[in-house]
Amino acid sequence: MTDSFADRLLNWYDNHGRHNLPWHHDRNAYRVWVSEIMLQQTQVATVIPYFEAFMASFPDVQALAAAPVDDVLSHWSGLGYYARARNLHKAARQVVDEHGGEFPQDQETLETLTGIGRSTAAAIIAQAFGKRAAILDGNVKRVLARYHAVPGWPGQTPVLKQLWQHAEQHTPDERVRDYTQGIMDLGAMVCTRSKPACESCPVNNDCQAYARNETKLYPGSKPKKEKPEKTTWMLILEDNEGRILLERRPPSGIWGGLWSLPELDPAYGAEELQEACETKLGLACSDPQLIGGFRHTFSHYHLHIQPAKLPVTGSTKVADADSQRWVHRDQALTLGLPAPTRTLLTEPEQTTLL
DNA sequence: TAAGCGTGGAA
DNA sequence: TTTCCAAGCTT
Repeated sequence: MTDSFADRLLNWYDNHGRHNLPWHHDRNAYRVWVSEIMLQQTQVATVIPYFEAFMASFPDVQALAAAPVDDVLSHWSGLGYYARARNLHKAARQVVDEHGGEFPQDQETLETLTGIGRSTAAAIIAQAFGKRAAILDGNVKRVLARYHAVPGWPGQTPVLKQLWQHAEQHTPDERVRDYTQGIMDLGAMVCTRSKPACESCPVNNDCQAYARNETKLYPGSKPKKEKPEKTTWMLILEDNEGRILLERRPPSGIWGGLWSLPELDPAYGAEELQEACETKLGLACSDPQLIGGFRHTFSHYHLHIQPAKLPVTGSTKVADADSQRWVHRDQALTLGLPAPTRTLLTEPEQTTLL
């Protein structure tokens, strides 16, 4: 017996789905893979320009594997979750070195590639190879949680397990590529987070949440937690040639592996900043000029960023190295920079940020 | 098992 | 202005 859910979904997809996204053209495993990684926790509209630029620079897995990781990170600048870029680069080398430049076509081997988990592996199998595999992204979770009235927050393991079971159950043997795209499109275009268009849904007839008029209850919401407040100094250290010091951040943690303005512990206080630059960075600076500040919110905490501009008076004891560079502003912007650093380097400084 | 990891759109 | 959360994965 065929699953009518899949049949109705496919029919809807043919008439209303998205058929012209950039990664739908010249479809191959590499392009599908890159798009899937970029789309993790990131909306389609945000990804499109990044995908186009990335493909222009790294047209195939060999080009990506051969590129310096800094080039990959600079293409990721502003996209967020930068571990995705480092993992992408590492996985490209895995494909070239361990798989002869060809993507594995089975779920288990795909998941050995860094950054590819269960859902991404399934998406590649379905979209690139047209073979049966069940995906479970945010869209599918929402559709299935409503359709089956699955209670609870999908972040909880038992809830997630149930959703995977439903996902497996509905995935058809034929037209998996279209089904996979279709159920994501349904979640993105009809079964939306707020105000779903249930009247135009192809499966509203037996949607449990719709029947109970309780779409709002599904999927269950994440338990909210208080976000801690943190504070940091971000230093604009400018030498007499108008160059700015950038530091490479540690490979793990926030903005891992990216270049950013140097940070100092807020415990130093504004009046101690000058001395801290001397002791911590070996730089002779004049009085710090505080240029406002702003709050940057992350998933798990709020960060108060206090920018301070300090003209460097003496010679720069910091040597050019892999971890520290003096660069002009426009040069800096070609490096991989996190959003706040980009903001501080592109906003006119008379602009009050706070 | 749960926390950590970014950014921007939407409400 | 604040909160939620989007084509999740790693540790």
